Amino acid sequence: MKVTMARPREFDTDDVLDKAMNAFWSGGYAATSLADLTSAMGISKSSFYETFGSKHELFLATLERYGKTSAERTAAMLERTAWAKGAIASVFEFIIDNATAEGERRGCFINNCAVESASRDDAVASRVVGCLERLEAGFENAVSRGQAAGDISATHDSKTLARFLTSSMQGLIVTAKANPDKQKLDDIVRVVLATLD
Amino acid sequence: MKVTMARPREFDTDDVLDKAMNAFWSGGYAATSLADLTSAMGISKSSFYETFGSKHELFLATLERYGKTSAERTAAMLERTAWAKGAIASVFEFIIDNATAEGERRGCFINNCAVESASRDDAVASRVVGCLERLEAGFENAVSRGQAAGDISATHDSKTLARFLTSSMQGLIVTAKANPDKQKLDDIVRVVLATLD
DNA sequence: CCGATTAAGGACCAATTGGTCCTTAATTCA
DNA sequence: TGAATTAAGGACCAATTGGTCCTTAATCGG
Repeated sequence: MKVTMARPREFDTDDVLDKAMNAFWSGGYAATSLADLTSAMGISKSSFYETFGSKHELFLATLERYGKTSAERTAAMLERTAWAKGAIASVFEFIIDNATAEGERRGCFINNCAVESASRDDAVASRVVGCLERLEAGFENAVSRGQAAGDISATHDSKTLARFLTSSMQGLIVTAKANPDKQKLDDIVRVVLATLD
Repeated sequence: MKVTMARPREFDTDDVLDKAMNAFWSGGYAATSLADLTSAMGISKSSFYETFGSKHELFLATLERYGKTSAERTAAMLERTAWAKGAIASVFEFIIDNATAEGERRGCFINNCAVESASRDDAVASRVVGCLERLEAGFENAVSRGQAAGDISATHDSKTLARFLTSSMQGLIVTAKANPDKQKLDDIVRVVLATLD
C-alpha cells in the first residue's frame, strides 16, 4: 500500500466516522449539510474529501460501520444470552427505555435510513437489508434455542417468528418516535412477546 | 370573508395540495425543494407563497389533508366492514400489495413523516399522532366488534390489540421499504393476525 | 366600462449547497 | 538536511436553496 506515511492524520478515521454517523442519525441524510458534518467530525473540508470522497460515500461508510458495530452487537447479544426469551424481551425494553428517555429522540439509525433512503438508493438499501438480516438471524437463533428449551412455542417456526420480531421492532421504533408514551409502548410489547408463548 | 373575488384562482387548492403531498411523499420534506413543489403542483412561486405561506406551512397543510382523506378513509373502512377480522386482514394485505407492486416504493406518508420529522417538529408530530390515533381507533372498533362476535380472542383487550396492530402496520411498512419480499411480509402478517385468534 | 382587487409571471435576493483546488505545514525516508 | 509525500486550512466555485417583490393580467361589483 503506502510506502511512506509522510504527515500523519490528526484524527482517527473510525472516530470521525462515528461522529458523522451520529450527525446523520440525528438529522437524516438530506438535511445534514457538509458544514454540519465537518463541524461534527471536527475536520476540515479538504480532509473530508481526501478521506471520504463525498457526502454520499461517507454516508455508506457510516452504514457499514453501524453494521460492523451496533447491529452486530445486538445480534450477538441475542445469540449469546442464556435465557433466549429474556434476551428478546430485553431488546424491546431497551428500545422503550431509549425512546422514553430525556433528550433527543432520534430513533434507530437503520430504521431512519430505511425510511428516508432505502427505496431511492440501492447502495443504502443493500446495507440496510444487511443489518436487518443480521438482526433477524440473531432473533432466529434466540427463538430456536427458546423452542428447543420448550420456553418458546413452536406454533410458528423460528424463521417466521424472527421475521415478525424484526418487523415488530421497526414498528415499535416508529411508534415511539411519533409518540413516546410508555404505556402504549408497553402494551405493544406485551402482545409481541405473547406470540412467543 | 372575501367581499369581492376579483380574479379567480386558476387552480384548485385541494388539487394542488394533493400534488404537493405526493411530492413530499416521494421525496421527504428536506429533499423536496421549492422548485420540485411548484413544478409538481403546476403553479408559480408567487401563487405558492400567496396561497400556502411557506414550504413548512404547506407541509403541515398536506398532513392535515392526509388526515382528513386517506387516514380517515382507512379508519372508517375498518369500522364499517361487517367482518371485522377480514377488514383488519385486508388492511395488511393492502400494504403488502402496495409495497410489492411495480414502480416507486414510497411507503406510507405518515410513516415517512413520523420518521423524518416528528421528533424535530412538534407541529408535524401532533398531526402524525392524530392520524395514528385515528387509525388506532379504527382498529379498536374493529377488534371490539370481532370480540363481541366471538371472532377475535379476548386474551388482550381491544385497546391493547389496536395499539399492537397500529405498530405492526408501521413495522410492516418499514420492512417492506427496505426489502419488498412478499414471502417475508406474508410471514410477518401471519403472526400478526394470529394474535387475534 | 371602470376602479378595486386579486392572481400569476418571473426578476431578483442573500445564504447555503456539495465540491474543487491552491497553498502551507508537517512528517517520512534517504 | 533535503526531497518526497501527505495532511490541513481555507479561498473559491457554480448551482441551488427558500423567499420577496414588482409588474402585468384577469375578473369582480358597481
